[in-house]
Amino acid sequence: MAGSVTIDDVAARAGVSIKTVSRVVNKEPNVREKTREKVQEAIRALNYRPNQSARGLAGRRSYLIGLLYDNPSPNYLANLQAGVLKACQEVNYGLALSPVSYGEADMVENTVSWLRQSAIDGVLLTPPLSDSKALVEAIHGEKVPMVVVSSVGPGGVPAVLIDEEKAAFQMTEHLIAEGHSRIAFIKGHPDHYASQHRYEGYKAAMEAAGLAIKKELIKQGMFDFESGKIAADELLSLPEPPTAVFASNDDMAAGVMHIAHRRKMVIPRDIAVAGFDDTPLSRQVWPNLSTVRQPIRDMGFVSAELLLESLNGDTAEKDDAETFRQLDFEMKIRGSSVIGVD
Amino acid sequence: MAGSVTIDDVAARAGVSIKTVSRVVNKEPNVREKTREKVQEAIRALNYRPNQSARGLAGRRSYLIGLLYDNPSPNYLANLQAGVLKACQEVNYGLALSPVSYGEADMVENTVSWLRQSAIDGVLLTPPLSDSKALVEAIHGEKVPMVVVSSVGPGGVPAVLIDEEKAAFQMTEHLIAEGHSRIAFIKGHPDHYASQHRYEGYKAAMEAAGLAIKKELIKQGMFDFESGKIAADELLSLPEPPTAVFASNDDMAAGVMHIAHRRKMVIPRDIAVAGFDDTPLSRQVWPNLSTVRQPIRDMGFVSAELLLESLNGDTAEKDDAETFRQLDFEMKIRGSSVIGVD
DNA sequence: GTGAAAGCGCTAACAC
DNA sequence: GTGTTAGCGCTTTCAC
Repeated sequence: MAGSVTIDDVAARAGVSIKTVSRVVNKEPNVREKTREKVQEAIRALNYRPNQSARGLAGRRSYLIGLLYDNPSPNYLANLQAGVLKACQEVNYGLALSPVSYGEADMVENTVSWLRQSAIDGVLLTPPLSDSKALVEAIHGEKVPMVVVSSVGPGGVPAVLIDEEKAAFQMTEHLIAEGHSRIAFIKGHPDHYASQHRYEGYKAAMEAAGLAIKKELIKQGMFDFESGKIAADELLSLPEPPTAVFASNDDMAAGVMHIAHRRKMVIPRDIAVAGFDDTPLSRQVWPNLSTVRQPIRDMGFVSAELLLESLNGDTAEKDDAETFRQLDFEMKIRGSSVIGVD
Repeated sequence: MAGSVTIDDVAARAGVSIKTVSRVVNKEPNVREKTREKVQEAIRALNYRPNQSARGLAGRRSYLIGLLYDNPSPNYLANLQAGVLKACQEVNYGLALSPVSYGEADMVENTVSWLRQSAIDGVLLTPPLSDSKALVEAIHGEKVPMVVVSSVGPGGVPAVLIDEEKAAFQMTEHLIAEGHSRIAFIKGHPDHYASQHRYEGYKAAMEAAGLAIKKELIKQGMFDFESGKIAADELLSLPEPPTAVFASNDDMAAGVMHIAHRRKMVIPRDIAVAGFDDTPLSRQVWPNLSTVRQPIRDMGFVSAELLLESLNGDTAEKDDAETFRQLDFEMKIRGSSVIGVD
């Protein structure tokens, strides 16, 4: 450990008690301005840094927030994490990662015990964990503040998300505008909030255009590449196959393109494809994939900020925390749905 | 944090002193096997987890290791991190993430101050940070133990890697065996250890087969998709273009495939392509990409294990820690280099 | 092979 | 406004 300047050294040099130093460090009230300056000068001179372990132990908090996730796409995790880290750095908090096995029998129990013992001050929940009522309620029961990302937790838990339905609506509209009417839809992992809402957006746009929603054109996927392939195989084997496929994320859309290529179909001439998320993959397949950009990194930043604020603000204001924070999405129209575009 | 199970609870239930519990938790010697089991049973029953703050305070360390990285591919980061986390969990260590801006003026200074402040017990360095002599030496100066991943740090710093050269040699051999002789090579980010060694492997295989290494067939890339596209464009515009391209990672190889598709070339008939890393992308492009599998997750696990061991072992044995740990790679031959394979 | 006692550096509660 | 006094839950030291 470092050359260990302690709070006592600072107090001695400033000629005050350690409690006063503590007050200054924690920006508490009831310190005369002049005293505060003296202490700050001593802190600077000694290059004092409070020991986090000691703070945590005495203060019964860890200065740590937790990020709970289950097997997300590497891209989602890396971006979200980058945003969260940035917010943490600003207020000297640490980030503790916790991979959770969604659906495992003792998921709730394990998570709660991890929360307790790591003394996490608050948690960020990502899908599909945020859609588990049991888990969210258990965390609530522990009185651990939380914020959910990309979904709405049950009951006024603050959430950070985009308007999934509107985004899916617009993408469907785009495909319709390109002249398609037999538009297939591949749903995402059934437990994700986003899956349901993207599907709603698709349905709404189809109805708005007076197009029928054909049951055989709706497939269940799992948000992964493989499930996109399987769905595409089924769709393209139909007696009357679709002319466009809207997959509810990029991985599945890439699976569709893979199958189309294998069948020697030309995209978008023989089949148009659209995805969701704007992952790097969407610019690495050929042709480039039309998709919806979700600002994952910003969502990480904002959700951590929200959580961190609630940790310092009075717990009293928790009730008006029916805080949905909706960030903007962006349509990315590319060559997989429009001829002649890259 | 309220109803926390403490070491006293465990000691009481197991009928031993807290010191004995501490010994078991920390895997120290001098505990009879039977006692150890009793304690472990109590730990399990109570679902006890040591309080990190208290451990840190009493033990004058943070029980935290740091992972330093600079803008890696999401896939690399997610996998490495998963492995590291697993190793940490086994010994109850925490993981602190630290994104570092490689090449920034005050990179070294910032990193050192972060190390001091967070009281990190040891660090894992990833490329290209591990190739910065200044950074490695500064960390050394702080007496913070470290392990480097996917490269060899200067001077006997323990490293975990694969035999990059041999892997590249074998892939080149494969392309030669497929009948190619005009084989282009796209080098990776010049500061990465892997780049140099993959290139060496390519050269060695070409020479071994009695093939000339044509300067115009060697391109500098940066390990990203875009640089692969640029290199491919140049290569395919050559009066006498290559019949095969070996890109030193999958992202660049995908860039090559993208350009080939755009030029209406058929892979592998008109041009064979090979990559390196076996990222998910390699199975999402069409045709599937021939590549080398690197066990990133295992590398994360092993390197963390190595670091963690060195934190507990006597610091005396540091000198014989000229520990290269070389893991196995695996050839993945797919449709991008062999006709008729998927 | 095991245990008792003494802190680690800080914050919280309450005095003054 | 400021100081005093107890711990927080663990590791360390040293005794047995």
